[in-house]
Amino acid sequence: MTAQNGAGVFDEDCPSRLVLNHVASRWGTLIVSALRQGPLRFHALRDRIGGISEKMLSQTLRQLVEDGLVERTVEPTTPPRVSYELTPLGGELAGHVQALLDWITLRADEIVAARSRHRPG
Amino acid sequence: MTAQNGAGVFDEDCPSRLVLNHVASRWGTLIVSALRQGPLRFHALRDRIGGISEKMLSQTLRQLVEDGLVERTVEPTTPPRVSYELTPLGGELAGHVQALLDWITLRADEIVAARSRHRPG
DNA sequence: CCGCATCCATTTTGATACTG
DNA sequence: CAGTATCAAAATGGATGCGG
Repeated sequence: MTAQNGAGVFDEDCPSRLVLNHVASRWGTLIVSALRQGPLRFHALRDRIGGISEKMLSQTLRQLVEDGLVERTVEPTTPPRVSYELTPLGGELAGHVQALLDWITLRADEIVAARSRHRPG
Repeated sequence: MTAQNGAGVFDEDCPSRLVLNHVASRWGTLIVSALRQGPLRFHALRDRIGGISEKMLSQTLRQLVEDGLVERTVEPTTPPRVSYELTPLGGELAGHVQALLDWITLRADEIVAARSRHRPG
């Protein structure tokens, strides 16, 4: 059964809603997807995700870490190397996120064509 | 192949990024999911999606309509009935979105437990 | 009443500089 | 390098107004 009742994410106060807001946020999906192939360091992530600010990267990562979807690792070198990696739970999530992103990538042209039909010009 | 190069959604200027920002927005996933079972009128949608404002519902719906993912139908009665429905393209998308939402609903408790481990208290 | 558009207060996001 | 502090810009929500 596919969560079609009033509960779950449709309920403003349900905890799942919090998770949704972290994951299906402007940057959440991109970060999760970027980490699919393995750990990445802070600046590597920033460079991979076009347009993200350091502030939002930092903030979104912190949320994902709190949610147990991403793990933060610090190697005590100088300068310290901090890398981020999906947890097993995050890995599950990443599969679904990637499917969504792949579909969007696949259909982007078609959708853009639809846009030009709905917008004047 | 699963879109792992620098192109697509990771490129700030790629059209797919626009679509992602509409779909993976705070309300986009919920609207798409809510419409999965059939057409809904404006207020029905608002009531279904806890916490959404009429303004954001209206705005997000307009984006999804522009993207060709949702169709807007006006019955010329008094008062007019305006209903929203997924297009075939939107239906494809909804499948992926629903998978994501279902996973989040399923794992919400586990994730909340993880949060309490990462946050003081 | 229904489906929005508009105005304004609050929240979120972004650019840039700065620190350990 | 890996962030945080700060301030400006943009997104958001609530209230309200309005034509049908």
